[in-house]
Amino acid sequence: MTRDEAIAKLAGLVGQDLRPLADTYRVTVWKNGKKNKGWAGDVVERFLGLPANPVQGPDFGDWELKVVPLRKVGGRWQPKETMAVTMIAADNVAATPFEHSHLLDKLRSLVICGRESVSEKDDHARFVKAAAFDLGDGALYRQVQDDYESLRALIRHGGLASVTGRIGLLVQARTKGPGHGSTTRAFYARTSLVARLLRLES
DNA sequence: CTATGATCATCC
DNA sequence: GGATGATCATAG
Repeated sequence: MTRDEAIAKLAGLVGQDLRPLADTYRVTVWKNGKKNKGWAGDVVERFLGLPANPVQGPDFGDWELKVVPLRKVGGRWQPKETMAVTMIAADNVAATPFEHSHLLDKLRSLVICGRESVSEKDDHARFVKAAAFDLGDGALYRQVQDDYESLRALIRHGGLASVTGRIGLLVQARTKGPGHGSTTRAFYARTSLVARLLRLES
């Protein structure tokens, strides 16, 4: 499926509640009182016909699908959270300039979707919008590159453990994983970047 | 166990 | 109230 085809298909999802779709696609939302935090993303993937897979790389060959929670603030939508982009493998990042990084792979061409977030319970979650995004080669590209190279320099000198979530204007590195003392980290897009990806301004 | 999908919970 | 660090379900 091409990116345009996906966007066209997702347009038919706008305004619909994702929650009942979770049941039709048999996506777990709650289990033993715990939430499956990625349920909305899983539902949209199934909707597009993508089976679940944990491969590090673009989901559809040359573009990446993301779903982010949105909140309505003063009549306009805003990202509720930062967005996880991809895992950091310290050795790989240390040896890889931005031009060849997984981070650029994921950001250069993506389909980003917004869904409403009413409460932690997620009784319902309307699909708000889908947008295509290309990083291009302008100021935004350079700022993301700056952030990446800052993190990369830090990893090279102090190791992955020296990285904290404070680094980076648009992209940061934070812990991610199964939890319970995990030390793995991932790149996250800060909310300001998410807003630009989704074109929430204007 | 670690990757995917992400959001939760706590601290400042 | 936002940022930082921790965590959940599932698949391979």
